[in-house]
Amino acid sequence: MSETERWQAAEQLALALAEGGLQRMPARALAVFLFTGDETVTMGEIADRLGVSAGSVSGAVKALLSVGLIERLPAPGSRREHYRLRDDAWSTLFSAQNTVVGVMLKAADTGIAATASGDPAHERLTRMRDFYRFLLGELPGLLRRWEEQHPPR
Amino acid sequence: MSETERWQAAEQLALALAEGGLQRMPARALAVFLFTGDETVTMGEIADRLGVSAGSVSGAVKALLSVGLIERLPAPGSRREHYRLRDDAWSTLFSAQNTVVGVMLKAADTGIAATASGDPAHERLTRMRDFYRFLLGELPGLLRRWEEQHPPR
DNA sequence: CTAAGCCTTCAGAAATTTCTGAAATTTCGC
DNA sequence: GCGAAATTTCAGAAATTTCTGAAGGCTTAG
Repeated sequence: MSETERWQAAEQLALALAEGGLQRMPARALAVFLFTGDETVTMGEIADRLGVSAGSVSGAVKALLSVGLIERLPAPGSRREHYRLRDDAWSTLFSAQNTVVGVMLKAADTGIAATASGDPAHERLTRMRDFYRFLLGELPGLLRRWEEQHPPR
Repeated sequence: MSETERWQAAEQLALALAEGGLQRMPARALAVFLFTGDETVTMGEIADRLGVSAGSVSGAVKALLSVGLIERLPAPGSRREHYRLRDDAWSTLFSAQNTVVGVMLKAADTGIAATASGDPAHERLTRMRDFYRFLLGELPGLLRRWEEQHPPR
């Protein structure tokens, strides 16, 4: 279990995160937050680890903050800002990815309004709407069950 | 409810689909499959509707076929191939988007194997694995409930 | 108050993705 | 079989996304 192996696994995870919709640099940064042996991380450490510019890290951290995957810690008297992965990061990420569900539902409604009943398109769009309506109804319960089974520490 | 409105709604939906991970051209093509007033569509009709090259349509249709969102119909004596949206397109699309869940789970396991217990990273990765394990367990039941409520015609 | 270090911003470079156009291939009616 | 029409393929063009590097602003220690 070498350090090399550890960071290979980290980069591999970054690729999976990128598949899942995150942009490349935020994904790689998130992997650092996961795999670091420290409790918190600074921007400088991320830049060193990934071998990328400070500007890239700034943008990536900003993106991760905005979706609630990481949090800035009350500064412990240091000049550098410290960040860490949030406990609820995974359910947050899952929810963010399902924001699309709401958009799809709305798009379906618009389409239904723009077609006459009897038009094949009207039926297709109705079926689509029903599916996303169903999903939107199920997802909150899903996340609630998760939190019940695994309460934050 | 003009034709213009209808196809504006279609392009709007294509954007939502692109947000959801589909590539631009397959997304636009899928919107045509949804919004067309006919039961089936040919590649030529898609190309005309979208004003794009036959090559682009060929690639897009191939992509939609490979993920199971549309199907080729037994040729009704025409020279052109006819395609249509599949009944189970939406649950298929949802499943495809959740393929990532399995990849994430595997990545987490790799990371756990590459870190020692006691290492903060080990704990984070374990929590991550638990979440995706939970999701992977819940998704099949979710789709089963959908199919029970809305059996294919 | 000053200086040093950290972070942000943004214009431009680089890399990647996406689309087209035309040639090659396949298919189907005749 | 033959020929016309449709489809596939793929190299290169175009567009988009992503990263860097440097300048400027902000914060904190002294």
